[in-house]
Amino acid sequence: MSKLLPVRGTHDIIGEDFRLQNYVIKSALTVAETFGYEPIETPIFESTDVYQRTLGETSDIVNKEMYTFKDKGGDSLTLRPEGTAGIARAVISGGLQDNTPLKWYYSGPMFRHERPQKGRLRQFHQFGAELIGVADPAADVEVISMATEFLRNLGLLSEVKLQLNTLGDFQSRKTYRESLINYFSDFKDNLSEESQVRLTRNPLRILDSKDSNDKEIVSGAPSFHNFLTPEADSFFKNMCSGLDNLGIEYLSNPYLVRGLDYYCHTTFEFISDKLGAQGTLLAGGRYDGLIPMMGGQSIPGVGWAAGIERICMLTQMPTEEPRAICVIGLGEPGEKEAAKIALRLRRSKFKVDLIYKGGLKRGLRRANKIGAVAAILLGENELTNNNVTVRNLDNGSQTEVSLSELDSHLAVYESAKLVAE
RNA sequence: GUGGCUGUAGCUCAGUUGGUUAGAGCGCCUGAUUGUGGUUCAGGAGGCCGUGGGUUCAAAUCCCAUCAGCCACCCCA
Repeated sequence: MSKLLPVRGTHDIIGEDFRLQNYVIKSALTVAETFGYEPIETPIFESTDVYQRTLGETSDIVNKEMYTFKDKGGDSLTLRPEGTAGIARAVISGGLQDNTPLKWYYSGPMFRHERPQKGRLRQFHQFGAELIGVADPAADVEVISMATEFLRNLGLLSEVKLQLNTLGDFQSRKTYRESLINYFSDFKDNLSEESQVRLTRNPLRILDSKDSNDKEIVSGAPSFHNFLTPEADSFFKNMCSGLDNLGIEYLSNPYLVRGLDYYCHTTFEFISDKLGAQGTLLAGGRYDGLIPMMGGQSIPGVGWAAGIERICMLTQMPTEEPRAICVIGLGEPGEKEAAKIALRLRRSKFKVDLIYKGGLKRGLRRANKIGAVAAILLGENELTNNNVTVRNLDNGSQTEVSLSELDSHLAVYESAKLVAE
């Protein structure tokens, strides 16, 4: 029982788990590159107000989930809880507002002080894409198309459903909000405790309540559809027909509400039912108000973020790791020679595990344990003859070959080579 | 922040209505093999029973607190 544990909600990612995570991230950025997007990395912490002002005073992220601290200069800083706000800040900081459209992708850790559960950590990883400066629904379509290709390449498209909604423009949302408050106020005493709080804070939230009684009340609530301005309505219709044009399947869910204040018009989530309560793998939407809210010019944007850990839970690695060749030297002269041979094989892209000390038995045991294909043995006998012994660990056969013939002899172990990138 | 379940060896877990030296499997180490792994056999190490308090002649077992893990609510990727 070790007393030294990782901080709550964080964990170490080791070996195969880490490879899988790298694989998922790599396939995401490959897709993003094929869409012509550029990589960007913003700092892991920002001034607190970057998040405070933009994510919404009523959002849980701002209210209770931010890792905020004062640095030695007394400035209030916050570990980033999401990626979009930092990127909007970068647009303004870099004076990039005249360079639109900006097409960016990013990946890295995010931090939220939440109670951990399945699919939810305090430090987790996201990959995201943003398309900034295009007001046309074609931008929404492109970004959703990229997300679809990403999930398709991982073999997850059949595992998820794309849900879609519109939050309309500012005007639509304002009138709808008022009518919701009106409607729900009549049922106030029947609503769940949580929804009563939502009624004053964020009435749209009541729409996706999980409470069964709430759901019944919600079913009679006014539909957002009737409150959309003609502009917002046609924006949504255009976007849907853009998705149809690309053969992207989706489900319209009028109760899909995003948590962050900066969203407008399109919102979407790719949801799996195999991950317990936290089934959203990837989610995003349009945030036309964000950059002006931060004091920049009025530039629209649309994007999404994917939860790497959640996606990893559903993803299989398509290829197996190459099996190593173990190089075992006996005695000091043998070890020196072994180090040289290991380097030589590594330069030929073999995956090589060099064994230190401990004799032949221990060396072979280690070779077996790591699942090596072969072992190369170097003792006194081999050294005096300028040879090495190559032992096949699957069938136990071994032959002594001269150093000059080693490469051709190892040709049968091609599978131990790492594939060039 | 709220609730439910769970904390016993490195790992997965047994442990009877409270009763003497707390067990198994896997893993680890040593030997059978002084230069041959994976199989087999023989032996060995490893536990403040999450932590602190309480009840009792006696606590891994009952009670309280606390910490941690998991799952759910909330919320979100």
